[in-house]
Amino acid sequence: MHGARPTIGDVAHAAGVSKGTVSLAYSGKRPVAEETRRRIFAAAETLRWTASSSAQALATSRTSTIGLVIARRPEIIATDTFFPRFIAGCEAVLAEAGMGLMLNVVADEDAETAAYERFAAGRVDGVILLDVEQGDRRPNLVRELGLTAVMLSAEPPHENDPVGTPVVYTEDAAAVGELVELLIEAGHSRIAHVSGPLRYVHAVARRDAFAAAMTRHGLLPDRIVEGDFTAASGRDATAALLDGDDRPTAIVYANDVMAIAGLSYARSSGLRIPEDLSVTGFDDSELSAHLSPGLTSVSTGADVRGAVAARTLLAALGGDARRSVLVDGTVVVRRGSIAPPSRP
Amino acid sequence: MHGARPTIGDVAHAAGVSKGTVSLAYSGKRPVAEETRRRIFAAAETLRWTASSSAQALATSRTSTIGLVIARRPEIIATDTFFPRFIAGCEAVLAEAGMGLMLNVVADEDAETAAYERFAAGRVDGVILLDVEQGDRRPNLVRELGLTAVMLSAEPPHENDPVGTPVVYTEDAAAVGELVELLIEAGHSRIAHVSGPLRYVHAVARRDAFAAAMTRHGLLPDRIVEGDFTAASGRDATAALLDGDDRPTAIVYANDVMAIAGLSYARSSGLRIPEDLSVTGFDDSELSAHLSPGLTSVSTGADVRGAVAARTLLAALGGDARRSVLVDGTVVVRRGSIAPPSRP
DNA sequence: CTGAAAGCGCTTACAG
DNA sequence: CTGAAAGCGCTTACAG
Repeated sequence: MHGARPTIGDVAHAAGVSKGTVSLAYSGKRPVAEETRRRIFAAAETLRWTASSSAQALATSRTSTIGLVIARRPEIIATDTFFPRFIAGCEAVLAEAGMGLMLNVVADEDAETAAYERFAAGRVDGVILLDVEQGDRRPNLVRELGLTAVMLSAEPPHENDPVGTPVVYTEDAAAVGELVELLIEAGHSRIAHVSGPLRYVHAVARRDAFAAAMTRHGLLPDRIVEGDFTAASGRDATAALLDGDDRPTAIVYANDVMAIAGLSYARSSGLRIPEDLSVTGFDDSELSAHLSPGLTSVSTGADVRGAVAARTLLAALGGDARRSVLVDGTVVVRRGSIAPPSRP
Repeated sequence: MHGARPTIGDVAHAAGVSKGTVSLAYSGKRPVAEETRRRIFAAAETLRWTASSSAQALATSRTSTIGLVIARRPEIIATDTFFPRFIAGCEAVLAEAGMGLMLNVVADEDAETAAYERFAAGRVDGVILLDVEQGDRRPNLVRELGLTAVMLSAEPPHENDPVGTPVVYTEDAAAVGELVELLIEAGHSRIAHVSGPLRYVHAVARRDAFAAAMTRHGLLPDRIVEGDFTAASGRDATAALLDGDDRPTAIVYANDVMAIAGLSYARSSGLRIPEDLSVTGFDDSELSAHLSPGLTSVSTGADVRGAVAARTLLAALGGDARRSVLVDGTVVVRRGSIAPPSRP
């Protein structure tokens, strides 16, 4: 039954045409008589033929696949709901375009470099760069390797960003500002922030937005602690924040998991949520929506970002490279985790 | 700078040998004089040559990549921490073997079929089948397509399972039994179960194990409600369970997310955890470990399963197909979410 | 609108 | 131990 897959030659033979014509009938790169194309399609169907990707790749030097390397520790990948949603979003547009997605999760920088090198050895046409850092080395790395790339960001591109790599970005700053706004309106002034790892541009963007919003209202942004997106760090940061006697009445977390762990810790140490402590998350995970009370969070449209990133990369591969594209899906989702402070 | 990647011909020329010898020096399929191989490697290094995957794939009819299609709704993929950990585990062994991982997330059965067909068109050598269902159609589908496969399960293979597809399995039953045991020892008798979608073999395995353990202790397993692994279903199932007046004093959930949502709901309706309601999860997510109190759960070693599944598939591709392999990493992790019932 | 042929960059019998 | 050549299954100028 399996074994000997049919080749384009078999189809050509069965349809009584040349291999070139079969190819053309499928690619549509040049007209084929209607009657001929029907015969070809019929033959292909009965033989159950589909073109071999490797042969196509070799002939066209296009692999029809794009690559994604994820360079976070496994606990974090598992904990952060961003990746799977982002990937699902990518897939939706890739599948439609007949493209594949090659994934690589790596533990350190050497493995990361190796991954891009493998990608460049004819495995993928382009890559999406996630978790961009200040002065990130990857745009240059992948350019040298001859890979087309797009990168994700949480803010518009700077002038000194490497040119040539389109940036797909959200504007997280406005949403974080709105969160702080909401808290201040409710009567809070001692508001803390638990950030993500500050080597990431997106974590810095959110922290800076937090600080800016506080300052704008004459408040000192002096309660900031750096987390790493894990539940463990959320709990520890919360413990540290709640330890002093001038403790915050509200905490803005850089993701939902840290917020949930923090909220749970606060509760177990006797605080009521939201009466004694208001909290907000970021990323709007499914769990947050179904907690009681629900967690006020920021929906960043991870799947939409995946879709836009994929579309932008496909466009770049097609020669249509734009400088940057804004994904306009960042919106604050209000739920029950904010209340006026009990002891303002 | 980029453009014209060097070919094996360039290396051969630079090293003063034939292309065949370069190939052999790298594959080691036949001896090459030490001095010759040194020249070849040196030439390859200065030219920065690595073999083109597409050319290799065409010549050997091996793609050196394996495929994974995930057929769950995006919210569930995002919510369940199993997938990312499983994938990370796969990657660790694949990277070492120089293999790639091609991912596909699909929305319905047609898209799933299409995904396997694309895979079979020379994109991957083999696939790992997840979320196996009763009488699953995929083992036959992929066999017809000529793909080597392994499938994951939560119990040993049955006699009437399709032969030829190696099964990589855990024994979830024992762990679920132990959970029920723990609860009974603590004094519970009104114990409920919130299962996963019962079309999955693993969900049925866990539910049956729950029922068996209850029966073993002379208790009626009559409080079972089917969830779908989302937080929403965990909350709803919990609400239904807690609604009656003969409500359970303990709930065994089929995953952590449902447990966390359920626990949150119970708390908000006035119950103390664990005093008024004991709960257990499944899968041991990072969040569960850092909640307060921590959630008693079952660690199933998702990453280890990924690694074993990948290794088993590589072996099968190498012609070494075994019937089944047990992954022996399922262990109950006790945390603070179990206590004696307050009103036994 | 269609065919014959070269070429993509490897691997692998076949000779020596 | 090494070389020359065929072949993997496509695509794409080049002719007609």
